[in-house]
Amino acid sequence: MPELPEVETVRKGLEQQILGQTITQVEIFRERLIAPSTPEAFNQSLRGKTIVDIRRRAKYLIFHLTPESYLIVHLRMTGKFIVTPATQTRQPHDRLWFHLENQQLLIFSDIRCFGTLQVFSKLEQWEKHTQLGEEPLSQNFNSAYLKNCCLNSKRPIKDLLLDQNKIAGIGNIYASEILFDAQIDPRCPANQLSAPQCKRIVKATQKILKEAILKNGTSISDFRSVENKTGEFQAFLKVYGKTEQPCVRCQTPIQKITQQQRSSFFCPSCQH
DNA sequence: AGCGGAACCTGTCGGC
DNA sequence: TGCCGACAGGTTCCGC
Repeated sequence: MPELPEVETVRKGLEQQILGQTITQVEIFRERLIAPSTPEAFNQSLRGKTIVDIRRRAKYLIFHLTPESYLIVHLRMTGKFIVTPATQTRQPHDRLWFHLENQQLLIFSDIRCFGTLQVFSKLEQWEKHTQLGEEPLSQNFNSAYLKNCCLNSKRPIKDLLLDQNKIAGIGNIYASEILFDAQIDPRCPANQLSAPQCKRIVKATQKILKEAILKNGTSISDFRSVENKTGEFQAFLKVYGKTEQPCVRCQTPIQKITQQQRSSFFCPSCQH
């Protein structure tokens, strides 16, 4: 489900609703999501802690707590956060309930149970064992950096854009949209890209992700913000899911192919 | 290095 | 109507 713009949308929603709140108790209905921790240890590490900051790194949410610790959450495909009054009855996909001091409930709901939640006492502990590439909206992600990533790689550029160790935060929808905007064939081997092409990809990445954040993300099926609203960026998608629809640039039907076991959409005529 | 395949889960949709 | 396979915004591991 969520790529960088969706996670950022969730982050902003959480920031508005639960910043400054203290966790009084955690109920865990699906232990796998907190593995390798246990319900006892997880609860112990969060009870009595106050949420002082909520950040995003790539597709991860980082809850900064005091006394010092960090709750790191990845929503994977279908994870979502919901804030409700504590009187809420349990819903089928609720996997964790964080009881808050102000009688509200922070619910982690996840249909497919791929999401992960972990607590670290030091942020460096997490950073050390998670090798993440550059943030695509940071200054470090520029054409020189991308060109360097591409230099010795024959992988299709679409794969490389999805490689979180190189560029952290782009997912399957935005990879297709970015390459369409940059007019690059998703199958193009990375090491065949010219400097101007790399530059176009960087520009397109910044443009598409920023625009998607402004529109609160994309809701193809079930993405919802913390406020339970859908994103609006799906109205602006130009190729993702548009098989056989005419290209907005040249009218050629959009084509769907499979790369790395995932769907890619592109215009076979104006992406080279 | 890079590919294909499978696994982790659950739900939905289209075809027969 | 009902069953069955394909597919879904992500990541990781395994074998070749």
